[in-house]
Amino acid sequence: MIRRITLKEIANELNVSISTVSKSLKDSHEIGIETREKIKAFAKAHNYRPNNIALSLKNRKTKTIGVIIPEIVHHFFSIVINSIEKFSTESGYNVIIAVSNESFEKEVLNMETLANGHIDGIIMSIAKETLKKQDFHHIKETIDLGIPVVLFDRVISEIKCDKVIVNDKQAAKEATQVLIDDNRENILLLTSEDYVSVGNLRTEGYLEALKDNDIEPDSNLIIKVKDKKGSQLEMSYLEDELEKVIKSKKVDAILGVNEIYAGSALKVLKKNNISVPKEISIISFTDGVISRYSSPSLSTISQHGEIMGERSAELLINKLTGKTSSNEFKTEIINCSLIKRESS
Amino acid sequence: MIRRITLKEIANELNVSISTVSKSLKDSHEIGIETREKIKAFAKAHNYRPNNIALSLKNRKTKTIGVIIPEIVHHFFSIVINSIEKFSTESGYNVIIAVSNESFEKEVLNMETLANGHIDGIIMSIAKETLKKQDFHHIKETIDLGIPVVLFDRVISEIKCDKVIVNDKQAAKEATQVLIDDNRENILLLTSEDYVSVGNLRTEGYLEALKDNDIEPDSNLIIKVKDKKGSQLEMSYLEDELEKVIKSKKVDAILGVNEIYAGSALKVLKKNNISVPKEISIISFTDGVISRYSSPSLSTISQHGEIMGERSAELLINKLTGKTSSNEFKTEIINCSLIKRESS
DNA sequence: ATAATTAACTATAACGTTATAGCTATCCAA
DNA sequence: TTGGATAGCTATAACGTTATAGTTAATTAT
Repeated sequence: MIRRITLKEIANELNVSISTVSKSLKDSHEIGIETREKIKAFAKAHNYRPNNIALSLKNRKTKTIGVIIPEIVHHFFSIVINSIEKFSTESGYNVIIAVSNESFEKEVLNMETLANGHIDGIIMSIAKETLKKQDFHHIKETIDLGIPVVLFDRVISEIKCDKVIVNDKQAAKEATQVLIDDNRENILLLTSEDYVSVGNLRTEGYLEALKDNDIEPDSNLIIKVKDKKGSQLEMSYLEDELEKVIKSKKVDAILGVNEIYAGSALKVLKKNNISVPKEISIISFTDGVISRYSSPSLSTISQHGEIMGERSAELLINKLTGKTSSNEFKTEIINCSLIKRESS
Repeated sequence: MIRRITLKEIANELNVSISTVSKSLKDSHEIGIETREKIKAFAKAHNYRPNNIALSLKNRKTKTIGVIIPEIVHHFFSIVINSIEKFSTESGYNVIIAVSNESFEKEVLNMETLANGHIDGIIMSIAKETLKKQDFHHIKETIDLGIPVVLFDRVISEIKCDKVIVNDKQAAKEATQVLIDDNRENILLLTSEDYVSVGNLRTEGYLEALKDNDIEPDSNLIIKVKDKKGSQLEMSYLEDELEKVIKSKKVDAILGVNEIYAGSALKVLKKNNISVPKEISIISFTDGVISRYSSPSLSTISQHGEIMGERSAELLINKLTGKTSSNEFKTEIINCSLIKRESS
């Protein structure tokens, strides 16, 4: 085991001062060319690497970005992280991951740890429980400490910071319109509970499209999936409710706010021998792996996770490097796009 | 914006020395109870938090674990990360993520960055390109620096460190036997190229099962999927090859080394109106979201990513905390289990 | 010849901690 | 009444850097 060599050790070995070594390695003209070269050669031979922690302490920046997400085993979030990681690395930043697991408490804890620690800024998407509680003190405190925060996807207007969102409402409206244009007027909506900001926006878009086409919304055709911890229960709730509805009501299309919901719906329809898209056509949000490999494959609304991640990282890094002022905030809106597959 | 208060500032405010403040906050009996309480109250009121970077510098440990994985948008790896994150957080460690994207160069770069920086140890799964090149100098150098490394899933015997693997060969053998017991003897294997350690082991298991049952292996029934960067090409290669084989040869079962391969196979079979599992039954590795939501759902071999992540984190943290000696290495083997669904 | 300039280095402080050793009253024992 | 113990505090060094402000000795200008 070879411990990493320090400036001090090099200085001692070569009988010069630490300053001389430091300056030589920075190729400072204050140091004579001969000494400089000798020191550089020695450092190279001993594979000298500056100690980044010492640098972090000195410079008061860590070149690390913290990311807090509700879940990691999730197509959309993993795409976003991947993209954040990619962009950040290119700009010389590391990425540290924290998972809130949709829990308020864990999110607060994560923020605390990150904010005391090794990060310069935070990119996050808010946990469902936090949205429900409407308690955002931890985020505000972090911002007050001068740590820039960028919110993506699940955001709240109450917090002043950079944000990256998707035109959820518009996309849901357009998708609904596509279904209506296909002469389907009994459109069932599979959505999440009201406090989830994006689910809510998508519901609004759905309702607006109906209204524009003078279709009376039917509350029986809106299933708000209760989320229990442990998705098994969540899905069986969805399946039971859906089965009830399709047995009692005419349904000729389904709009799902995510692909898990749509995938589960597909199972229910198959079990009941309803053909997709002939009898019921489906469009869902989240362009993930389920949509591509299910059969029929699902038409989905892509939220362009890569772009979201990239923009979030860009906004944050611009703040960190002082490219943008620390008290002006932008909200970037990414346009969704509908990817047509077999289910519609 | 409120900057975080430091010991020095508290000391100045209360007209005591920095040492007194430090000791008071640690509740040292060297300091009189009155002073101590006063200081603690002041610190609390000003929301004092120790600067972790200063601590890292002092203690020469960062309480952070680096994880290098080939991909993040990948069910298995995201499960493992999730589990590493969970276990590490519980033990007071942060997790920093780096993605090699299956590239050797990026993996080396990632290692360099992590090893110079803010981490105490590394958990990694080796990139395909690295396996192909057989160049592991970066891993060895990191270990030589006294940074403990734990390898999981894709490992190599050449490196001396803790490892966590799955009994790939045995699992593939057993799955093959299940198919044979179902009177299917023309089993097609969808595997990766030889240099991928796990693919190779699974192929071996498949061949061994055939041998045990006196079935002559047929090289036409083994498709080694060429991986191109950009999985689109990779999949179309698989689909073309598979289509050729099923048209020219009798095939009554398929064993896939991962669920993407199996999912793609399912598409090909559907396109050719071959019923699953009646005409061809399928078993695949990787118990992910495709397997559950495809139809028919896929029987899969679960590699228990959560357990892998947990064990990896545990092994690493034991090294970091000195619970296990730094020159004795363990290889933990996780048993796969076959999850039977509709495809077999 | 002497002051001013410059080249080539070094010392010091600082980033925020903590551990070790050191200091100064006060108190008790002999 | 003096020396040792103790309580309660402080000074210092160290972790590994870098920036600022010195310090020499040699060189140049006048």
